[in-house]
Amino acid sequence: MIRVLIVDDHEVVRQGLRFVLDQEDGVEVAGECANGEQALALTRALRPSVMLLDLVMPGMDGLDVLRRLGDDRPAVIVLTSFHEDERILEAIRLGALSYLPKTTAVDRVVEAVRAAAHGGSVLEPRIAGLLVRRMRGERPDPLSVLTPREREVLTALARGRSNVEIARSLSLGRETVKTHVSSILAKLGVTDRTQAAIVGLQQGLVPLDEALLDPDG
Amino acid sequence: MIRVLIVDDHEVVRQGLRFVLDQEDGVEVAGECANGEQALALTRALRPSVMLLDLVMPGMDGLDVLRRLGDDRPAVIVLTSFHEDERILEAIRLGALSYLPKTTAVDRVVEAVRAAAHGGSVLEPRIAGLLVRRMRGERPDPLSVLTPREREVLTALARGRSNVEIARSLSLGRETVKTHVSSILAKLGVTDRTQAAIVGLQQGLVPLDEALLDPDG
DNA sequence: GGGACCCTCCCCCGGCAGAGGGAGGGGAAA
DNA sequence: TTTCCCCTCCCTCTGCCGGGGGAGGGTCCC
Repeated sequence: MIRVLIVDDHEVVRQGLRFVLDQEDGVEVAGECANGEQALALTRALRPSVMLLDLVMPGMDGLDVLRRLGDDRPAVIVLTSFHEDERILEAIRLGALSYLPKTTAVDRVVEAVRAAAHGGSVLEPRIAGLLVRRMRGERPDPLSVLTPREREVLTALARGRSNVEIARSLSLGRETVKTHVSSILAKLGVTDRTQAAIVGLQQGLVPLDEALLDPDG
Repeated sequence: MIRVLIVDDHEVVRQGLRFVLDQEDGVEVAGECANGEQALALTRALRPSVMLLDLVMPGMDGLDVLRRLGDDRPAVIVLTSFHEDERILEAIRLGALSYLPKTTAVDRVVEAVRAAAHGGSVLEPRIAGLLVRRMRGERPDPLSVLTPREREVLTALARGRSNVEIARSLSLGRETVKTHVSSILAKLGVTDRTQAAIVGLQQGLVPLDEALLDPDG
């Protein structure tokens, strides 16, 4: 009997998972909870064999839970709507067996639970590809091709600054900033500064909320 | 009998909602689907009285669905994990009765469905507060000063498109787009298109993940 | 020392961006 | 009807943006 612990702050999702898993033979939902602290406590108390873990939760999030699980841990399946590559890789690095977006078909979830019970992994093609590329040493992070200086310039760019403003704030010549911007555009494969700014924001170089604020503020 | 259509690209969520609603007296799930196109088709075919609508979906998203629903529309409850204020307000502006984060307790969802059948609203305190403050004019919605056309242009802007591309996609003259962009800059109090794009992204006009994706979004 | 890469700055040049002004048509409200 | 706003398009003009070169100085490594 595979005993599953569901950790998700969305009650709807918990209900859905419980509903689906309860219909499966050889699988039972041992418990569920809505935050990281409870997840650790319930793991100790219930000793589930599999944990379905949401990454995005208030307070202690999924990555924190993965960090604090002891050696005698359940097989962890990360199930979240969060798509940032770095978080996916971090979760896998921290011992997650499977990583499934919440858009996954329920059959795949069941499949992942059964696989996890035997130490197996179920990965979405995109994430599998990510791992393969990473294994090959390729960089999924588009920003990793940038030099430190270029990253600085892109940061300013993502804040909505003009070349002259960037030049002033970095104590550079206007021409120098132009050079950096040009190579940033080439490296990121975009056509103008606005698109580059969007990439910078997507990669979290600047929190979206702070994008237009003053650098000091 | 309240007939509900569930629109969500997450199968787990659909199952959860169906499970919960099927247990309620006087409520039945008329159908479910995973994208905006199907939502419109099923609305015509099934004539549900209530629609539970996810905002974030591939292809036509929830806001598009709201825009394209005819006058004879079901009561729409927006149920999503997306918290951007502007998208919330835009959804309400477009006729959504209730707006519930997916973290909502299932009882509240049921409550919202029953309320919606009578034209009532169930709002989270935070969102209610947002509406009240907005009503008081405390934090004027930066996008509310824009005309519909300008908002369309800003959306394209936030996707990183150039004036020519915007002109082509909206079937306009390049000059017209320039006019719109100029008034957008003036109204938003920013100096260039990149800053305008950032405002658009901050206000949730375009989900950050989709900002650089294909032309016909 | 030579190579590779980074950072810095320079030139020319085409082109889009953005400011400013003008103008016609249409719809809604006074 | 008049007025006002929105949408559409046109023109000029300034200037920044971005492409394509080139070039000197710095470090690090072979």
